[in-house]
Amino acid sequence: MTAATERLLTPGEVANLFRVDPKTVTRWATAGRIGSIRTPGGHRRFRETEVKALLSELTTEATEPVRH
Amino acid sequence: MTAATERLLTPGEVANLFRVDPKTVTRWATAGRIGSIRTPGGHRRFRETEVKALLSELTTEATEPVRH
DNA sequence: CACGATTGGGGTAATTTGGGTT
DNA sequence: GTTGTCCAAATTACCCCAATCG
Repeated sequence: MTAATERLLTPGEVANLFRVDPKTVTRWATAGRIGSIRTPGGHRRFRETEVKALLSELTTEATEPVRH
Repeated sequence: MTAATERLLTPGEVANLFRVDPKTVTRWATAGRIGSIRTPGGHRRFRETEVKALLSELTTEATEPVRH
């Protein structure tokens, strides 16, 4: 029985990942910067893969070594 | 194409799809927000097609490109 | 300093959750 | 695990507005 779809995250969980207020995550969804899924009750859920992709997409690693 | 046996989902499976508590799914059924089928034993089952349709109806894709 | 965009706080209403019980 | 109900607490939604950032 695999009703497999995709793991979803709550607004609060996404907010913790970005270290932001849940309200801000809601704004991202409203602005179309991130896809969202509404529950029949009106709450939002976010795809984990999309969130993590967004995270790494916006991540920049250091390119220069530290000078001592 | 008439599906002789439509695939049915348990409350727990529907709950996983929406990232919600099984109790909440039951409330949706009671509130008429989602159709349900009763087994002779009194348990609920949900049409997979209806659930998936509901899922895609409530899904919004990201429209704005990510700013780098 | 001014500007636009983003963010977060406040307040209220709705939804969701989890415990305890049958 | 699921049903049904009650109830308290946490989370979220949605509004406006001030503070902050680049």
